[in-house]
Amino acid sequence: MGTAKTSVNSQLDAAYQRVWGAIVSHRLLPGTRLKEDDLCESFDLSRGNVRKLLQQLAHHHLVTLIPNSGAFVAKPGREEAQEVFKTRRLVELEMVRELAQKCSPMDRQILEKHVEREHQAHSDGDNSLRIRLSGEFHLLIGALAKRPVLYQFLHEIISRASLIVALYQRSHSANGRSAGDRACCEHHDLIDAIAAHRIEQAVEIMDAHLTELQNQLDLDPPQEQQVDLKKVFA
Amino acid sequence: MGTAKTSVNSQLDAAYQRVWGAIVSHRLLPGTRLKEDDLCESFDLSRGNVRKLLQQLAHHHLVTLIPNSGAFVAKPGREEAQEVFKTRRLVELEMVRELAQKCSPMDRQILEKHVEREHQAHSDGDNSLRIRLSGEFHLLIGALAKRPVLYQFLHEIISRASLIVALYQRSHSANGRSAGDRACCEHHDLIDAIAAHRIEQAVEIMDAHLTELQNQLDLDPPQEQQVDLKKVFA
DNA sequence: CAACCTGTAATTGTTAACGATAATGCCGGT
DNA sequence: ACCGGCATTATCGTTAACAATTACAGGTTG
Repeated sequence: MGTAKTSVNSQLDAAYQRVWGAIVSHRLLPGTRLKEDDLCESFDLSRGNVRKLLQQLAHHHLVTLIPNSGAFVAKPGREEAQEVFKTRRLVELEMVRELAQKCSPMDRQILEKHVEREHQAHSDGDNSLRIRLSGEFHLLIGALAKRPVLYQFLHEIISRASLIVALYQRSHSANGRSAGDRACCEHHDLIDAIAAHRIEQAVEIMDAHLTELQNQLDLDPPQEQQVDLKKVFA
Repeated sequence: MGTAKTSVNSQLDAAYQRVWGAIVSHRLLPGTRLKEDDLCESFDLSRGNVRKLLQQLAHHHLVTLIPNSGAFVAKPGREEAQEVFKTRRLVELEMVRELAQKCSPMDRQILEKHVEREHQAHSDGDNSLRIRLSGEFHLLIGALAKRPVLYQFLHEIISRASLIVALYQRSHSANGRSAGDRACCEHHDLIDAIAAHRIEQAVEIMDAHLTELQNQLDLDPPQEQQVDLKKVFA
C-alpha cells in the first residue's frame, strides 16, 4: 500500500524538524559532528535519506558539508552573523508591516496564546523550550502575514539567527532572565500595536526588539587574526 | 587522483548553470518534463548526481518534483507570481540602497560594461541572450552590494521572476523591442544614480523599473475557476 | 462509442555492496 | 621523548542492480 512511501516521507520530515529543533534550541551546538550512521540509527532512516536530510539542512545553512569529511552544524563567522541579522531585520520588518495591515482578531488571539506559552516556559525554567518558542513567535508573525514566499526566507533566516545566538551570546545564562523578561514584554507590546493596525509603531517596536536581541551578542570584534608578531615581541 | 572528484563536482555545477540558464532565458518553458535519463545523457552524469541536481533546482523553486512521476520546470500560479515580485522588490531595493552607498568607480565600470553587452545582444537580435543579460544585470547589482546572505535570496527570487515572465508575459514579442529599449535606458539611468550615491533616486528608478517589468505581465485575472454553469446556460 | 479494466513498458525510488578518501594509531628513527 | 612516515580503520561517495509505481496501449463490454 501507499502507506510505506508516505511514512518514509513523513519520517524524513519529522527527522528534519527534530534536528532543526535541536539546533535552534541550542541542544546541538555549532561544530557538532553529524555522523551519517548515527543519524540512520537515531531516525531509522536509510543512509540515502539521511543524505537528503543533511543536504536540506546544508541548504538552509544550518549544517556545513565538508566533502569526504562529514557534516557539522554550521559555525558562521562574525561577518556572516552580522549580515544575517541585518537581513533578518529587512525581512521581519516587512512581515510586521504586512501583518499590521491585515491582522484579524483571530490572529491576535493566536499571537497572545503563543506569548502565554512563552511566559509559562519561562516560569518553568525550561530554557531550551523558551528559546525555541521565542524564535517561533517571530515565525508565527510571518505565518500570519500570509506571504508564503517571504516566509520561507524568514524561516531560514530566523533559524540561522538562532544558531548564531548559540555561538555568540554573551553571559551564557547570567542575565538570561532579565533579557527573557524584556523579550516577553516587547512581544506583548508588539501584539498590541499590530492588532491595532498601528503599522509604524509596530515596526519600531520590532526594530527595537531586534536591536536588543542583537545587542546581547558579541559580534563586534572581528578579531584581527593576523597579529603583528614583531610588535608583540618587540 | 583527486581530479576525478573535483571534475564531478564542477560537472554538476556546470549542469546546474546550464539548466538554470535554459530556464531563465526561456528556452526551457514551464511545464517541461525533465527526465532523469535524458539529463544523464545530456550532462554525462550518473543518475544519483542528476537527482541531486534536480533537488537543488527544486529547492530554488525552478522545478517541481512530483513523486513517482518526474521533475517538471515549475509553473507557479498567479498568486505566487505576484508575491514573488513583491518580495523581489523588497530585496532588490535594499540591494540598490546598499550599493548606492558604497559604489566604487570600478563598480560603475563593471556595471556599464554589462549594460553595453545588453545593448549589443539587443542589436544582434539575440532575444534569449538579452533576456538572460537583463536578469544578470540585477544579479550584478546584488553581487557588487557585498551582501552575500541577501544575495542568495536575490538569486533565487530573480530566477523565479524570470520563470514567471516566461509564463505570464503579454505580447509574446510584439512590443518586445520598445520594452527592451526602455529597460536598457533605465538600467543606464540607474547606474548614474548609483554611482553618484544618490540613494533615494536610485531606489526610485529601480522601483519604477520593477513596476514596468511587472506591468508587462498578465497577473491580475485570478480567473474564477468555479464558473456558474447554470447562469451560463440560463 | 465511450468507459473501464488489464498487462506491459517505461520511469522513478531504494538499497546494498564496492571504491575512495581522510582520520587514527602504531612504530621506528633521531 | 618527540616527530615523521606507514598501515589500519572508519567514514564518506559512487554505482549498479533491484523493487515499486505510474503511464500507456490494447482489448473488452455495456
